[in-house]
Amino acid sequence: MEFRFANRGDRVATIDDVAKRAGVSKGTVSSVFSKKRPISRQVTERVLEVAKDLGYFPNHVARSLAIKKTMIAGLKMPISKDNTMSGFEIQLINGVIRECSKQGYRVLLDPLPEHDDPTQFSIDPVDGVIMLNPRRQDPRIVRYNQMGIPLVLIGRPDPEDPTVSFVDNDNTNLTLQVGAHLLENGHKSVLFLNAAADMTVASDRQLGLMQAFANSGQPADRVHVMNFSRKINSSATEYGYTALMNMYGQSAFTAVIADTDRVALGVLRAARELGVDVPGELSIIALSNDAILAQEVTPKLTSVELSAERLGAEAAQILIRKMNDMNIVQQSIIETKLIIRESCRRLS
Amino acid sequence: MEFRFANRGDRVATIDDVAKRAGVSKGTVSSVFSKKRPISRQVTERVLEVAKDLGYFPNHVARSLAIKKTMIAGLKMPISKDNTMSGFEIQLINGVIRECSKQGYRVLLDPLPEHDDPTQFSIDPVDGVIMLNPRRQDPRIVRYNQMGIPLVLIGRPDPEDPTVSFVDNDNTNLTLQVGAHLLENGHKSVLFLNAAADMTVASDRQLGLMQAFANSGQPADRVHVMNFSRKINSSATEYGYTALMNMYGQSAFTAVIADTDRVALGVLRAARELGVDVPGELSIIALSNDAILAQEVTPKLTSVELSAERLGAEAAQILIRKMNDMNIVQQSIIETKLIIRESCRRLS
DNA sequence: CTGAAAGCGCTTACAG
DNA sequence: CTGAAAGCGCTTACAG
Repeated sequence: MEFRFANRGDRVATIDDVAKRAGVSKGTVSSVFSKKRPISRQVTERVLEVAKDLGYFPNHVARSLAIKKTMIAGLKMPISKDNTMSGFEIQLINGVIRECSKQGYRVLLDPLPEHDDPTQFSIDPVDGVIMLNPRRQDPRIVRYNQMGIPLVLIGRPDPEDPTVSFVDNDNTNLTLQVGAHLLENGHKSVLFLNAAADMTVASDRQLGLMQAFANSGQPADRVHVMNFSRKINSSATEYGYTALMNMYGQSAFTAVIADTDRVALGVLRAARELGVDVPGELSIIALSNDAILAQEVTPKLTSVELSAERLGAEAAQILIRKMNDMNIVQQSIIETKLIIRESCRRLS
Repeated sequence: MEFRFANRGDRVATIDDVAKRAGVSKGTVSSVFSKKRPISRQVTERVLEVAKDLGYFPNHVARSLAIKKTMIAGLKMPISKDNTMSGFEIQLINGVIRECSKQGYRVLLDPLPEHDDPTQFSIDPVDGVIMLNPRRQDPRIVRYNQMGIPLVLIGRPDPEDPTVSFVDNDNTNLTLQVGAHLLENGHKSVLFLNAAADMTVASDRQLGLMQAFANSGQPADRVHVMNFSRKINSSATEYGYTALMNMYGQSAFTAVIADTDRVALGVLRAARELGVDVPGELSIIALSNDAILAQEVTPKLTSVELSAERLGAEAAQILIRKMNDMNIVQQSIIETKLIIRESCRRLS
């Protein structure tokens, strides 16, 4: 009688209900679903039929507790209030999801802010986690270690630590090359619209660019660096727009390096309004996160491909390996590539 | 002795370890962390200290099993092989995440394909689910019902069902208005680059557009409809590009309705290559999913704002309500708005 | 304010 | 091929 209501939502059927109704043990029902041990044809059919009748589906949580595995990978990613996931983040997530689902893992997004109260420390039901934008001396790294949860960073740990796994671009080398390219093309002064100052990528990239100028004997003050600010700038495009509006004519740069394609879009708009021809009078190079976008604007953007998707996929692969063997440590650098299109031209 | 190794990853500390070491019961430790019943200051401190020593963190899975709640909302979203999450999907996810995390819920992405084998039906450890792009007669709807899991659709159920909750744009009305706008501006023939044919939005939108033409007494063959095809088209932009390349000159349309901004980008590029002036010779209206992008291209796109983020947020709100009271049913329509910019002009 | 014990819904040696 | 029972790590009436 009780069963009659099981699929009306009053009470969800459990393995016990199925076992009793089918006249077998719970272990047998379990085996029918998990296929971990062979069950006779007849019993299998009876169990499946009863299960269907009762609307029974195995409880994932109970199963996870028993086998001590959730088959879920956590993606720790702060969500900005201003709603904008960057193209970079999106591609990255895409890479993570693709790789995880290939291996049967689901992905849990946890954007919840970190809490200091230890009794509030958010523990996710995951077998491992991928963490974006680790902070300096990030306390979470040791915490995950204590919890026995495999961890892979996207972005390098600061300070360096040979025991933590991560994937990253070679950000210093990236801007070193961009800088070299600009210098080779006669640009001796550049405006760098960099990422937010508290990100490790921002300092790495600034370093590389300065290096390039130093290498070619240029004075350091030829590089004008600005940083995105969540407080001041309402969006990436607005950042690019405002920056060029304020700086053009103030400093004598002939090229702009934009942190993302969207920043570059803002720069382009400002240039249009100022009547500045790109790339005739001003060159632009974007540190790209959106390959399609870069090719569809006019002029097409010369940009650096960061391969966000590969970063995500690689992080997921390492994590999956690590979930099978906690002792694995792997640190990967994903190549970047400068793609010449139309927005950057030799200074004549 | 055993404890000495607890934070070395050999074995993770449990509530039992803490209870024994602190000389209290498990119930007490539980209460210290959950704060569900008052525990004396001294005991609380001792427990917390021992917990810290042992590197103890409550096990989320065990807790979920006991309280029969995971505080996780599932987002059922097929991931396309070609890696492209559309701007629409991204904003939608953003809305879902924002609203869920406000209420302390995490979000589980489940892009795993549906399996027919009942023993393989993927059950997620979630308290409720938001499902994108429900199919016709979607069997999952009754399945979630059987499992006693609250469900909210994004997109309308087909056939209509007053017992299922969903949020959607009014897609028919949307294209009705776009059509009316074009007709008012003298466009008597239009190329509609619609979404994939198997999506309910595609049929709804086609309906609305035909309606608009019918209302103004135009023959139906003035509307040329194409559908995106995952097999043929490699990307949204490529779809727009190829479509215009193939159709321009073949049929006598003076306006294009593009399914997304990215499709519109492709159309713009094709127009450029064909030497067709937009909006001088050809008007374009995008069913927008990326407000920023629409404003940054040249000419700025006249587009329909779909408010993907609001769709996501609204779905999440309904789901959260529903998780507290299974009996709640709510069906919401999110307004769309035609935003006039530069890419569509009156035919002279 | 605290403890002992049953219960959440599974899995898995062990035994046959 | 199948069953009985212990165990996964929590929570929560119930009793004091």
